[in-house]
Amino acid sequence: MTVTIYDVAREANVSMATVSRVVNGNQNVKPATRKKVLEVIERLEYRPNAVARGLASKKTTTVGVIIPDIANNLTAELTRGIEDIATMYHYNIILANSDQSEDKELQLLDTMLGKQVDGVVMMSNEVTDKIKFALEHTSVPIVLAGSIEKNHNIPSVNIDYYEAAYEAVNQLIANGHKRIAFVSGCLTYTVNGHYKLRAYEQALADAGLSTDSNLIYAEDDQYDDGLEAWSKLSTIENPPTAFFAGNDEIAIGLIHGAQDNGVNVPEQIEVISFENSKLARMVRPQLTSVVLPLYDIGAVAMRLLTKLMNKEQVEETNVILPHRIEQRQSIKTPAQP
Amino acid sequence: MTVTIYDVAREANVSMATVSRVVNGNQNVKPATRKKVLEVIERLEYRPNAVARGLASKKTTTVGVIIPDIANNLTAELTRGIEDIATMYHYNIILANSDQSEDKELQLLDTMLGKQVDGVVMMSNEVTDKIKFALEHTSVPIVLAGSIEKNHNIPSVNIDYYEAAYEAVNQLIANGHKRIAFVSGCLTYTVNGHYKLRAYEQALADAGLSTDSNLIYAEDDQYDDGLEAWSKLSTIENPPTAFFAGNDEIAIGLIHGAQDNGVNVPEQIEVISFENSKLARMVRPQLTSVVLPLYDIGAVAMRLLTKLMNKEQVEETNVILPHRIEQRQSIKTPAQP
DNA sequence: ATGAAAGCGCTAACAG
DNA sequence: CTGTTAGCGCTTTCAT
Repeated sequence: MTVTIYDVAREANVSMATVSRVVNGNQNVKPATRKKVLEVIERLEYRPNAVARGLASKKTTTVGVIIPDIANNLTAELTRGIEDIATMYHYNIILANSDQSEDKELQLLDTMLGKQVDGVVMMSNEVTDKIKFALEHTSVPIVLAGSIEKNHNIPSVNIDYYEAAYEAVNQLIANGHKRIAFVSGCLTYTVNGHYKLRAYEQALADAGLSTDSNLIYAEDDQYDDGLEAWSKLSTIENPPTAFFAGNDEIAIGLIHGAQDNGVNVPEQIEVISFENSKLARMVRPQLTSVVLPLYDIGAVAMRLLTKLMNKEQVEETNVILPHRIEQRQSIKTPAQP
Repeated sequence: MTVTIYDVAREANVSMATVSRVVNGNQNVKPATRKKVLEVIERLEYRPNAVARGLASKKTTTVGVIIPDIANNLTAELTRGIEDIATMYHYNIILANSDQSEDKELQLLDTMLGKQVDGVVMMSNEVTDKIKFALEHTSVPIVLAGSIEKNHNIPSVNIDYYEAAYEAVNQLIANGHKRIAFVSGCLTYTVNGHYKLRAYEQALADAGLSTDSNLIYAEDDQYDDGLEAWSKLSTIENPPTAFFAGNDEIAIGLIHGAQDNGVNVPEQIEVISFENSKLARMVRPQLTSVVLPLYDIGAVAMRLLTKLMNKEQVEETNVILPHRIEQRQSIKTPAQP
């Protein structure tokens, strides 16, 4: 009942090899033959079976995408970047959420490899040794998007989180703050939380400021955590006057926490964020934020993957995209020199 | 080099059929044999080739998911619901963005069917006749999630958009408003925009209010459009005192538009939204909004699809989930009776 | 330029 | 409970 390559071969009086050739755009077919075959294909509404093709050719033109949570702003943007480029190169993506669980990541990787994906792009906030080992022993290329494996043994696309965070904190320092809080999600579950924390500490140190563990809040990365962080941190002795937020939701939570208590931003406290999603403009004051180019990271990661799958030579497999800080109103305009 | 079922059969001194049986959990295998096979599988690190299995069994345990745009809040939530249930039933999903283009939808459907998906769930704000025709002539089941095909010939999961919108507008009317604006994305590109508009018009009519086309703004569905709608609508003669927003972003744009001009919400104008995403709580005042249970819609749609793929009997293929309105602060507390 | 034939790795009767 | 045997629908040499 389903029409196969054999059916069109018979109808067109050619061999299946020839049909295969025209379907795959092989040039070694006489135009007249091609035309005839094409007509039969049209008439019979023949649609090649990609599974059979995959078995025979050992290529599926599908790649696996493992991300923590598609319902999260960050990953949704990233995924869009991945998918757009995948489409451009005629790949489809199998998407799966890991919820940042090592077990799930491992298991997803396994089922995707079982499905013979031609490659995978993965986002993981914590590339454990186990994961790393698994990634290094696959038969198909893998690229990490927005995720770092310390030894740089796995292809990846990122920005310089450390440097970006350092600059962000510095801007707060430049505005005269001495008590700067760091609010982020749980470090191991947050996009490169460790880098941000290290940069934060170093920036303070370089400015001769001491790190106060009371100013570090790392629970979860939702809006409510920003709200919560505000209420915790604003009531301590010698409270912070500025906040470095790990992402936009937290930053907005912080701002609302302040405003709900009659504290003005940026007049009384200042907040800088690290994400610059569409949310950044959807608050008053709008967020000054490090821009994390998620879409681009996804797109570049996928592009890199196509090269790897294609066995092309790539000069640098650990790509660092440029970053910048979008200046808006949640911190005061930097003093002019 | 890649180890196949044949390799483990040889190593375990059994036939490939037996290996296949233990891999697939068939009970007709003597425990001792099973154990032996399992050991070899472990030792050889055998991983079944899902493509070969798919070709032989004509089942791929993957379903296609066609949505307008994964980077959009609404669809990301929906997709998470789909994916969770898919995982629960051991399906993987191939995800693709249509950007609400009929051509892309058609083409995606085609490539997914080519990849032999066992079913597809699709979200499309405008199920055109062409799409409808295509959906009705596939060999595998399809279910629409958060999308309606007028004749109800295609399985679907939704809420009663019309009724929900009617209630929302009515709440505005009950608060004494005579000039109520409707702000939504372009109707054909917005989730069930038509239903909202019709309900809006009917609610007004039922309250003896006339529809004023100047109060209807339907351009796009982003934050900026809310801002834009505010500046347009607030300057007309006899401006609206209340707004029915098609989604949360628009609602927030409207509120910010008002606040940026010194107009208080809900004291001076009231806004009701239709989505209730996490954004709804991330504004001041927080949004009163119809709750659109995207996650549930996705989950129920996928569950329905599993039944259909499984050829189970389902009593109702056009599922309507209950809806409600989450009362927050963007409109005044309804007068008590 | 075209065809014949051998798989790709697995499932699914059918025997036994 | 286990093995044999056909395919599933297509790509890919290798001939011609």
